Amino acid sequence: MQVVKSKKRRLEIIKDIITSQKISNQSDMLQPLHKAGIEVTQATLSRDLKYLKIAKVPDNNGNYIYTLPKEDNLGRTQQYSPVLDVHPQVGLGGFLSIDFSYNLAIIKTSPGFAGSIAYDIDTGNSPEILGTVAGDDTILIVIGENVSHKRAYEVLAEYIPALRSY
Amino acid sequence: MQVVKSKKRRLEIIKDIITSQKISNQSDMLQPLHKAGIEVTQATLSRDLKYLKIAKVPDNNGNYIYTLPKEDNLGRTQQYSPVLDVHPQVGLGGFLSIDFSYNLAIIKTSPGFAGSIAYDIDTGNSPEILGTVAGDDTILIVIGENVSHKRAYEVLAEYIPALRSY
DNA sequence: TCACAACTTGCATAATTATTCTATATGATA
DNA sequence: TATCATATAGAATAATTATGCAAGTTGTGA
Repeated sequence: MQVVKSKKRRLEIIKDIITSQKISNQSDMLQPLHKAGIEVTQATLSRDLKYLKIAKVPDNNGNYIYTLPKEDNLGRTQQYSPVLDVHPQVGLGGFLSIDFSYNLAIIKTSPGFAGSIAYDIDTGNSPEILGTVAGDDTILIVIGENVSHKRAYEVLAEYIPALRSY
Repeated sequence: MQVVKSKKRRLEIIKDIITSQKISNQSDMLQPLHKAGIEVTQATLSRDLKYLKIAKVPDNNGNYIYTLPKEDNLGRTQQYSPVLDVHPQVGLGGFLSIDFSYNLAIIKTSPGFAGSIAYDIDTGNSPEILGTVAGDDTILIVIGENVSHKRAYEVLAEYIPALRSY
């Protein structure tokens, strides 16, 4: 999907710009983006900033500066959860299937695997995933209101290797 | 020093309002200020917010909320924690955070606390709350059909003291 | 393939926020 | 008290940001 790909890249670049220089309004951010080969309008940038939860904060010098939320800077070095050698069912880590329904996702696993997968998802603290409840072979996942199924899938794929090969 | 005195008071009240309710734009803040006996224009409020370093931050529900800077802003670039439905803070009783998604709420707790909190909610028999499912550190709450998030929050606050301070 | 749903984005503009300009007031100092 | 520097805040407006709408795209399923 071409569009999404470039959007992902754009969001990454926006985060880079935010963290590496002092941007005090959205127009000023269009220039660095242009240098990075990205052409968007202020409207799109406004939406991106909202999506990334980037805020315009008064600084100590009487100006305003856009800053990332705390979590994105600190934690969140997307580490993939190690699953493979711990369990049988090599290659899938117990994962069997995933389905979405509105703001819910249901993951089916081999018996006994739900808890550990749910744990990985929970400890990832992804803002898109509000939380999980796990039984023995089923995980109920509650997704945030403005998160698409596709986005939720991408996030979950960070924690479930089997999803990445789909 | 009449003017300064009332300004100081106003700034305190603004901080109170910011921490106790969800304000998403400056106009909306003029009403609570009025109730507190303070009459100012949006222009002055804008200056006050800048002075207090209060920022308008995108939250998890597709809205914007004004928030105070984190306490540790004693120096450099300030970081804002993203606005959850409620900030996880030094919550007592094991409570960590709450988020809403349509007819569901997810409460995160310290490990082992989910059950007891869920028990309190369940035994409260509030008609707005249909039921809960609790794991070890997560509670899934199903909310009735015509119950707003705000209303649900109020009801839950009856059982979760930590919610009442927001 | 076709129809339909979901996503993305620009344009235009609405909505919101910041600031300039001005007036008034306060505090300090001689 | 007179004078000056500083502070405060409203009105108007500039500047900035958010969003409704429409168009184009992509994904999905019959």
